[in-house]
Amino acid sequence: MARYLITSALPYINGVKHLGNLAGSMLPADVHARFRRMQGHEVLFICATDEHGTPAELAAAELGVSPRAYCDQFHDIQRKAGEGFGLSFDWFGRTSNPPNHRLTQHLAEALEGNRLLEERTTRQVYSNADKRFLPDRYVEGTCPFCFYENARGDQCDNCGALLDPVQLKNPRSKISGSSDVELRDTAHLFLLQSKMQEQIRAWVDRAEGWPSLARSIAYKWLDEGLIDRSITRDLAWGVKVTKDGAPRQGFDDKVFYVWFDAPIGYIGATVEWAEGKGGNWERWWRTDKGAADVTYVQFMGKDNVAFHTVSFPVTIIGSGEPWKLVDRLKAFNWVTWYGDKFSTSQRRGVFMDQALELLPGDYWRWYLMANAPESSDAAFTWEQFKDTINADLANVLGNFVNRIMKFAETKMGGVVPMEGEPGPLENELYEDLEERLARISDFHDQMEFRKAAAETRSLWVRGNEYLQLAAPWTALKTDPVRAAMVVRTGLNLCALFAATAFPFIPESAQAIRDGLGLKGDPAWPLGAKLFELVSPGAPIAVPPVLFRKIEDADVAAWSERFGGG
RNA sequence: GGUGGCGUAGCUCAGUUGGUUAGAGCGUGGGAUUCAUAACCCCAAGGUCGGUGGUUCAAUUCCACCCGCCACCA
Repeated sequence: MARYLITSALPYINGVKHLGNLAGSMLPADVHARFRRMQGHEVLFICATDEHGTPAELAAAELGVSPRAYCDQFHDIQRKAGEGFGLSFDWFGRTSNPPNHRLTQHLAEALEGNRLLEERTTRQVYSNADKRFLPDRYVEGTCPFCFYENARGDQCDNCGALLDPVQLKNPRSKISGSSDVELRDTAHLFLLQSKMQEQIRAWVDRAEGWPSLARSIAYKWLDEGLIDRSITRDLAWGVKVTKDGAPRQGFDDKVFYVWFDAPIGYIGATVEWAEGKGGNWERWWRTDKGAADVTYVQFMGKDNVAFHTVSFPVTIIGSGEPWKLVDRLKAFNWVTWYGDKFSTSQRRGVFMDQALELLPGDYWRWYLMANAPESSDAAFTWEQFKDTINADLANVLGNFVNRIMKFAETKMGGVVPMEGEPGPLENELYEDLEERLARISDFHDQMEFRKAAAETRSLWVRGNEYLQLAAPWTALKTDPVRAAMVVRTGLNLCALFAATAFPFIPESAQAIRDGLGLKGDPAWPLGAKLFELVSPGAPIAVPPVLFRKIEDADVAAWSERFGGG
């Protein structure tokens, strides 16, 4: 038995997440966590909302509520959406909660103690009307290169030039629209990443269990040279800047940059878990306090790889303290909407809460994992969604369970038949199943989700094939003992299918197990027990149809409502 | 603009450390069956592996350039 610490990239608080966010980190992390638990390993699965930063502050202001109230509301919405999809977090925390504040301040002070933090004065755009410094993206003005009038402070959308806000002509605040702005000196804390260059490179050199993509991204940043960057911002909403445990002089109106405190939220949420459930968080995060044998697995979108392989490691390695570092890492591309990006404003795409209004979480879970954006962006289309659900879930899995269980109910007295011994057909099936299970296990172990799903489906197909060859409906007329054997085998297959389905579609798997009278959570099936999953003589109850088919009319209605098509 | 990724059957994707007939699922066509959600099972058709050039006895697989799409650029 091993120990796995699993984290999903933290969803930002700003609104409900869409299916791409779900598919790119939270869902695969959940599938993996469930698989590891089934294997009997000790798993701690942690996630949280990432709540600080300018977008949250501005979104709250637009609604006329405090950032705290805004975050309270959306944390709750996101937590409920996650529950609706069966995400089995051991804790779903918040970066705005006290543990993360304490840890962020602690790590910053540790970095300062190691001479890795430095105060520097920079010139930034200050808005007199808004009485605040403006982040790059909230300064607009005329591009100095192409004279486009609505260039943003970080980049000109017209000519693509990368800009510094001080370069803009006629700068104005995007918040108030006021052009009463000026340049002011302001102090910020810089993290001296350049000093950590060699240590980080040595760590990356030693890292195993990363995909080549993650490695090359990390090396690219290292080859270009890590540069010192500001880790504070002129905002009110965030983690206050301290020195020696007291407010830091001159930083009253500043907080840590969201990208500094967000990944620390992985640890902060684990502390929340420990406080809430009485666990020991240091046993998972401090290698001097029991975490040395933990395998830490991170899930994230591709855009986050650099932060997880370089930026965050700078923070925790630079602290000089024995924190647990990532061991294995899985990155995803995006799910796209008919090949384009998801877009709220254009009413394009499906968001987590809306998806659950249409169909139960399992339908989405299966589709998103069977078509996971692993090697490149993956397009979501209603047509493909319909085909995948109907073929894989309704026809192959759902119908198998239904056909054999109904047969057992009507022809075998509603119990697991006791008679008969395995014949050549069963022996062949048995060998085949063992091989397939090993392959599925291997794909889960490698976190190859598409392949794991495809192989799982193929296992279900094998069950239908067996039933077709064994034909209990024929055997019933000529050899009832043989028919009993086949039905018992079929019911064992149901239990096996429920187990293999469990990481992907836990609710449906549970429904199958309930029908078979199986208690508790399923364990990952092992060869010797394949045909002993259900007890001869045990009563069974046919579950309601597991998956309804998606009709053309559904596709038409959903396309109308959500766009696409 | 720079860097990286991708471009393989109608659709979604595997694969090829260069080597006889390039694979899967869906969709399509045919067959078989009737236990089941008109489901399942079997068979078949279908691809000059983005384009051009190069290296090689041999390239879809290596190299160069080009085209298209995507991501990142602190």
